[in-house]
Amino acid sequence: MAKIKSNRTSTRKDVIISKAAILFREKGYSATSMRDLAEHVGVEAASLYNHISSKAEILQEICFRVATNFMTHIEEVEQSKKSEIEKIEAILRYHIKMMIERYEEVYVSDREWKHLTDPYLSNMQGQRRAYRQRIGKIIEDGIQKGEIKKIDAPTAVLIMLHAVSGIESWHRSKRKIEGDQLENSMVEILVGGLQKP
Amino acid sequence: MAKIKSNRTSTRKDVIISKAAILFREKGYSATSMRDLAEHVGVEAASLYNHISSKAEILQEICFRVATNFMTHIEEVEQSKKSEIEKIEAILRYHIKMMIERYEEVYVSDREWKHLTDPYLSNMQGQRRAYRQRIGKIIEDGIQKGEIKKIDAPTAVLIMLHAVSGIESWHRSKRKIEGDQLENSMVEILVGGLQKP
DNA sequence: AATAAAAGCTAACAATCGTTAGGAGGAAAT
DNA sequence: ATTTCCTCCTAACGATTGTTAGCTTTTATT
Repeated sequence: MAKIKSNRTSTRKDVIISKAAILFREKGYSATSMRDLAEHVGVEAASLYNHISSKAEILQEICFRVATNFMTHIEEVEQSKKSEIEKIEAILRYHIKMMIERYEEVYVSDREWKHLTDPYLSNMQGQRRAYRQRIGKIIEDGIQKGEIKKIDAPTAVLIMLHAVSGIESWHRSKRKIEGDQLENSMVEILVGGLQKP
Repeated sequence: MAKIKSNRTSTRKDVIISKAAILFREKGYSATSMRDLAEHVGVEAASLYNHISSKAEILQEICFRVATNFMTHIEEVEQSKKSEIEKIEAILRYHIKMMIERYEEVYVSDREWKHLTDPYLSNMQGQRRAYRQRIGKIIEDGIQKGEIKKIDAPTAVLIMLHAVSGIESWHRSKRKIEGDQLENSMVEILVGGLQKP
């Protein structure tokens, strides 16, 4: 018998979920089988069901944990006394940090949420839309205050959020560049643009 | 009996592939079944195999058609007499146009290529890496000529390419903004940045 | 009108899927 | 020492997966 390792800080369920996040990222939710997951956890497939109620529940946990994190953070930023461009930069930096430090979950949450089923699917769609609109609002405020160029705010949001998900390639290639450096480069390019002034 | 419609320009195989692209985008490659696809084509699942040899082949066709398109285009751009920043802009505009006009294929090619199997998987990984490096080279040339800011070129490539895939949300939301406008906004933001000079 | 080729059908295959039932072994609580 | 709970196991279920075989029907060619 091979029990799932459990320290004080992480329950057996947490172990399953974090292993699942790795597999979901590598192969996608649908292409990952419960027997696959079980093997990586070191247990038979049926044993997983002592800790989770379904495969769908695992995806739900991953997606909503991440979504809650971002929602909490954007609220803090909104209530801070930063300028609008600083708020955008703070949000950007948070996304990059999350993508670097909690790569698996964040990536899965971003790419696999479509496989949620309905009460959760609608909820997630709503949260994502709301999140984008809140960033859009900050950008529009920034434009009105003259801090930010007169650009199409929803397009800017879309670029910001998707640019960050490119960190995936960074994770794969493991170039010499450090995480902090990556963060600064990304912020510089997105905030400052490519062209020399 | 319901035969697959075929005009002069598109074979039955093409019809299957383009329907498959729609489904692969909506639900992902793994979550799309051959019976699913058959239903949307208007035929029984087994009948598909008179036109294609496997599910995998469909994904291969989609991915390599798109990859070839981008490869051909970047070669044209490289050999043109544009400045480096203009080359980057041309590549960017091509990506945006492709993402708008041939959404399904391009999106699937970008997100589902991981499900290719091995001679094709390695080939695609190689092509993607080569493509990124060629863009990176243009950026580095641009930096050396003083046209482009001193930024980390691979990071800039990563941002460019992933920003474009954000057009997905544009497709879904169908905002009032037109394709041309979207293209211009994206180029302006990526080339010029958010911040007011 | 006869024939060949193309494209459809039904039925079925082996494999794999998520999940459940029922029981065994070990740890914690009594 | 006995009971209770937790975790794991084996075995199996019904459903679905991609695909093949064999036959029929439609379309194209002669």
